[in-house]
Amino acid sequence: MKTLTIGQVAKRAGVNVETIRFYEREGLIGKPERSASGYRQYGSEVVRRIRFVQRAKELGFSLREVGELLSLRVARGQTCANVRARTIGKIEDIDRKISELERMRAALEKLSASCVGRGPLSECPILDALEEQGDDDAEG
Amino acid sequence: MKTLTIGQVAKRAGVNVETIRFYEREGLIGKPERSASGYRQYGSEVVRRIRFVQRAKELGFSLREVGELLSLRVARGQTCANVRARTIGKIEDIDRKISELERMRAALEKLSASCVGRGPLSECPILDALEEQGDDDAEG
DNA sequence: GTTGACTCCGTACCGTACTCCAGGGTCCAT
DNA sequence: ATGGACCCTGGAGTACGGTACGGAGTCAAC
Repeated sequence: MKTLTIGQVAKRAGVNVETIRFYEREGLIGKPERSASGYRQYGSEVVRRIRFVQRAKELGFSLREVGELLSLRVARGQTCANVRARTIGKIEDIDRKISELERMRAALEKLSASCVGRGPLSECPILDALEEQGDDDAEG
Repeated sequence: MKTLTIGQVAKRAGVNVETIRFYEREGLIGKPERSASGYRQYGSEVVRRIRFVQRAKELGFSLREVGELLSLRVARGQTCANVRARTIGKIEDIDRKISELERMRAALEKLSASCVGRGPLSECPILDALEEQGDDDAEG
């Protein structure tokens, strides 16, 4: 099967060549086979993997967390139950993120609706909607 | 009305005092009134504002973007239409994030369901679900 | 067989977002 | 009036996630 050079992978994944080497050092992608002359030889899955890393990053996961997500996969000496438990934990993290984004979205929606597109500002009253995320403070 | 010291704000918002000063320098929170001796005097709104910054960060917004979100508020010399347009842009950003999180969630859900909690791994087949996020590559 | 685009490695540097420190002043309870 | 917990400023240091660079080897085409 045909392999890709690091430059081809970089182009397809939309990242810098250096980023790929960096991810390799960080263990986010595996060490690829090497050609006789030492060139890295990638299969095309790595492109998806790198894109996944990029997307997850934009969703507020650190590279460490991305690594954890990616490790919810084959791993010798890991029980399925274990993987399942960790997976469920991650689902909960994701649900939290989703619901915060939905609150933010609702606040912006309200802002945009109330402020129907004309007149100078300061009459747009929903400005604090963004901060109205309904948590109360812990008294010190 | 009663004001808060920087330390009290930090405690309530769950951040470091230095972080508050940093956010002030970066323009994410306004410069507060000062006491005769130069102490910062905060109203309690700033606590929510700081918490908002923290939440938004965890959702993958940079401080710059958080600043943009927070500036979808009163601003002299800004039309409502302008604010509205920017708000709609932000809503689209949020929608993208939500749908990516939902895809991720679905993949994990599938993983956790297929792998019903027993046996060693490698029989869990959904491992690549995480990477199956259905985009195709741009040929170079 | 030379050119130019690519690859290798290691190390140094960068921007972001804090975090800590020194050296000093303030507040207030005792 | 003194101690300890707070506050001030300015600047240095840290962790993370890359990015750039130098010096060398490789590959394909001409």
